[in-house]
Amino acid sequence: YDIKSDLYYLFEDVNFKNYEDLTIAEYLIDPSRSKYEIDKSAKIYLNRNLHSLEDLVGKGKKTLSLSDVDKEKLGSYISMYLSLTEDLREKLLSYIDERDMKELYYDIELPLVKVLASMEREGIYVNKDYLIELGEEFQKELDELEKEIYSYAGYEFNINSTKQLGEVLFEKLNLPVIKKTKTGYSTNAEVLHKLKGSHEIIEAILRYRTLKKLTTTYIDGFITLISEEGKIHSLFNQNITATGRISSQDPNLQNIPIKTEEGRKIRKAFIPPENYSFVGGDYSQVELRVLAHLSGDEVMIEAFKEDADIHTKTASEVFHVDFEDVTPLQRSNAKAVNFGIVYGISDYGLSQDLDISRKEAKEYIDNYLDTYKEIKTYMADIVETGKKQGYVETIMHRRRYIPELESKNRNIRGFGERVALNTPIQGSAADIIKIAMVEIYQELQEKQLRGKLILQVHDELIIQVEDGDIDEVKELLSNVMSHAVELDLPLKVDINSGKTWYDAK
DNA sequence: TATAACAGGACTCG
DNA sequence: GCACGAGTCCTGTCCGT
Repeated sequence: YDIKSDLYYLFEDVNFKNYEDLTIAEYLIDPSRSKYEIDKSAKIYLNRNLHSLEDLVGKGKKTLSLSDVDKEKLGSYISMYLSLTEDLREKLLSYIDERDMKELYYDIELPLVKVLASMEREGIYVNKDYLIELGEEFQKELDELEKEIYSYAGYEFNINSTKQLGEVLFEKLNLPVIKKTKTGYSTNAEVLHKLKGSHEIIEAILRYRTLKKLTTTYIDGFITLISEEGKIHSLFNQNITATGRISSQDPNLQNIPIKTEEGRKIRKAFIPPENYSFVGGDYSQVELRVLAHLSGDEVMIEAFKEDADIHTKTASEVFHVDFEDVTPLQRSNAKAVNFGIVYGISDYGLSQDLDISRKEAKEYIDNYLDTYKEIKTYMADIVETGKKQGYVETIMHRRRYIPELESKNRNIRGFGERVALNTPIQGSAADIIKIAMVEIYQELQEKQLRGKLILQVHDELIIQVEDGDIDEVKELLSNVMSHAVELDLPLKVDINSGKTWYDAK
């Protein structure tokens, strides 16, 4: 149970070859559970009751140390625990076999435990002085914005409170209410952008929010997590997401800013040790490629084989114009539809994203599905499959149950339908990069290269490598990632390197 | 009355 | 009424000590 936390401390001293982790097995059997604890699992899979450890040691202030627990009681607890674990193992492995998940479990997920433990243990160096300096820059502007906002409002209030901000905007300043939340006025970025022209306070608030987020989450938040060695050791969770992706926490290194130049500067704080560099590889359009493969859509497969810009290509097909004549607006609309398709598109969702009418959105979608006819068929088929089986699968037989498909509530059912479409796409992409991670880890060891995998960001891997081995690692990473699996179309990988995470773009 | 736990809303990423 | 998948920060409220 949760062997990664043990490997984390031990694997330098012990050569772990055979290990098992039932939390992983349980995750594969049902990835939608919120946590995997042995007493719960005993009930679910064996219909047996194991008293939780809490019953033995109590909780809160009165928690006993194990050495103070009655020896007789402790002994019987441990023996029950062990026999139950063995029975549970047998049961879970039979499910894994029945569901054709042996390869996924033994060749991907279990080896990956060690890879993630190694990433967590290695951590990543952070340039604290740089972060502090950047923080001071942001704070200076925040102080000015704060004063500016108070002067527009006419009084001081807590800008971070949506409740108070709502009162200022919609009661004091009488700005038009665009949208409401369950509890009051909506003041999110989408709403604020629509209010931009109506009062100077709006731009100040948008700017304040951006800088506040950068400061609290990515500067102050990180500084407190830096170890004595000057590193940050994030946790990589392997049994959280419903689709098979990994997640990262404390801190989350999978959502470091990149979309604005200002935020992107945070990435300059992440650095390798001396004489080392970062080598990064990222999959280009991996989810759309997976969709092309799963649906077998020849038009889309052909587009990827030509290696044309997929959004421009889509725009030219959907709007019936020559590739060269696609306008930036057409491309950006086509891009939104491509994204939407992967999420399990709805005319409402697309209309919100593009800020167009529902009717227009529907026309875009209809044109799209006329172009990519097999995608249309695939969308209908996968929902049907989900309904019939109760679950959908990825290319490596990762499974997600979708009880929402049976709901009498239209909204819930609609959600289930989008999940049925999105999960095989997002989940198969997760399968692919996990295979690449396991292979990279093994190859770096076998070839005795001075490189270590340190980050994964869903479609991107970052390796920390001694400068002398950069070229070899680039070559290796590119090959391993592009050939992790063989689809009906090529996987494209972009490789970069640099002396900070910012530069390894 | 002070504090902890949790939900909601806002923001970040792929 | 909402796009799919996550995590963190802040506020405001609820609840037990």
